[in-house]
Amino acid sequence: MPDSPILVKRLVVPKAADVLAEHLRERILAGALAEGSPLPTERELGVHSGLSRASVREALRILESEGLIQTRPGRNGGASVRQPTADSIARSVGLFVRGRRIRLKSLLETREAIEPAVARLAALHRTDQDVAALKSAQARLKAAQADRAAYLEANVDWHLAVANASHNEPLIGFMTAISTVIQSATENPQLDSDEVRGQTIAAHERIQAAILAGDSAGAERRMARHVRAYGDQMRDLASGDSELTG
Amino acid sequence: MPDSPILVKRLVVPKAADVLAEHLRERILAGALAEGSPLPTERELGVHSGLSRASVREALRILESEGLIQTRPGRNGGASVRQPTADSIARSVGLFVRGRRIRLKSLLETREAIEPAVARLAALHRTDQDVAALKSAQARLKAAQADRAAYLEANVDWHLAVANASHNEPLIGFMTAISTVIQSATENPQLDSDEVRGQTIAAHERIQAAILAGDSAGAERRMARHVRAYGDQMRDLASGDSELTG
DNA sequence: GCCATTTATTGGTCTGACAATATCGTTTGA
DNA sequence: TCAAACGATATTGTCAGACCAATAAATGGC
Repeated sequence: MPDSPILVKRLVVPKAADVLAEHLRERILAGALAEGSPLPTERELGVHSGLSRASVREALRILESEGLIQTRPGRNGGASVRQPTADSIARSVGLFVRGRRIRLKSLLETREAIEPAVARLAALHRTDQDVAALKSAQARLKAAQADRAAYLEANVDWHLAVANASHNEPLIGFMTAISTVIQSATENPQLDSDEVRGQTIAAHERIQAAILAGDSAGAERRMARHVRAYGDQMRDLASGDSELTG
Repeated sequence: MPDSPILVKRLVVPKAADVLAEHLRERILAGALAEGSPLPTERELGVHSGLSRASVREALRILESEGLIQTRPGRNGGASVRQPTADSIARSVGLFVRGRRIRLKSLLETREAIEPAVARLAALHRTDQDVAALKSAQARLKAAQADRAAYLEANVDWHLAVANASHNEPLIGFMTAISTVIQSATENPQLDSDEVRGQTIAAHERIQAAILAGDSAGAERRMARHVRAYGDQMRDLASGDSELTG
């Protein structure tokens, strides 16, 4: 048989687990499987797909790490469908930030780029529920001035309440991601003196008032000022160079 | 033995694969394993960890789907370390968008919220290389007006070139994510008539000039106008309701 | 020295088994 | 009658071992 110079291009051989994962992923994302509905058992999947249980399990691990399924052991256990949440984005951004050694400086810049627009949308789209969540977080912030951990948590909650009030799901995901990471970076106790806390609470009040009033321009401007001021203080103290430790 | 009312809380039993994945993940993210460096073979990992090869493989599948390793078959194959990229974020955002049925309307809103700030940072931080990439994409955009696929690709490339010029990695990740998704949603041929294409090219020219000149305020303003105008056109045509099909 | 062939190493897959866990059904006792 | 205890059962979790497939390294002939 005379051999032609090139018969086929470099061909990829997909792994069995990847093929099955891809198949199930499409079915889940297409909505063919409703949230919470159970997948067949591992053995059934194996029989139907013609793969071994080991390969089926590898496929399920992939989908699980993508946040598309959840598995429970025991009778009536098995994999059930989950739709991805903002937390899935936050997790992947978290890996990105740690793996690439993103500087705190960059994250503050990211927040300064995004959050004013988020506040603007929050002023336009907030509901009564959103307002209640904002007020609750702000109240906890005020109450927790003594307790460092509770303070930081309430602070993140307030910022996420603003994000939620925007009713823009991708933005909620992005803000969840960077707020969580920035907060975990704020381990330096210098970074929240009583003075800073007072300023933060006052700034929140002003922003919140604008959101309540539906004043989108005001909310955007005040949020821009708030996150810029906060960033400036961190940049002064952390000398801009600090890296987020693993 | 007298039984106290509660001895232990509901305790979670971590899976072997999760524990191993967690361990390796920490080592990778902490930088103990440099990019490209090989992990031990599956069999070695099994011996050292005391787990079976099946469990080791499940752990590796998890890390692989997180973008932290890559595996190759054959002699001298095996898993090697990868640091996550913007694409990892894009993938997880893609799942989020499809799974949660995010409307095109929301994605346009997200872009309108983020990209002006990205353009502002690009004007502040662009390098000569960034400028060259911008010009190249814009040239391809002009040249490809006849070829629909090439046009859309060049368009995304230009927007990503702007994002890259910001030199803010999280923003690059976010923009990669939403640009890709929005482009794939732009299947409706109505959405890029010759007129729209002309307007797009002209807008890019203006934005690019501002970025070149280091005019951050101008770049931000012009980008805001561009993405808003583009969004308005899509909203008109798509009647705001369209969902990104799986 | 170069090229074809063989060999070794490594991931990819399968099979079958047993352990751990959670639910269901039944029995038993008050 | 009801509820608590207990055993049966379904399902994931884990393991051990084998063989296949792909790839790179070692070998040998010219």
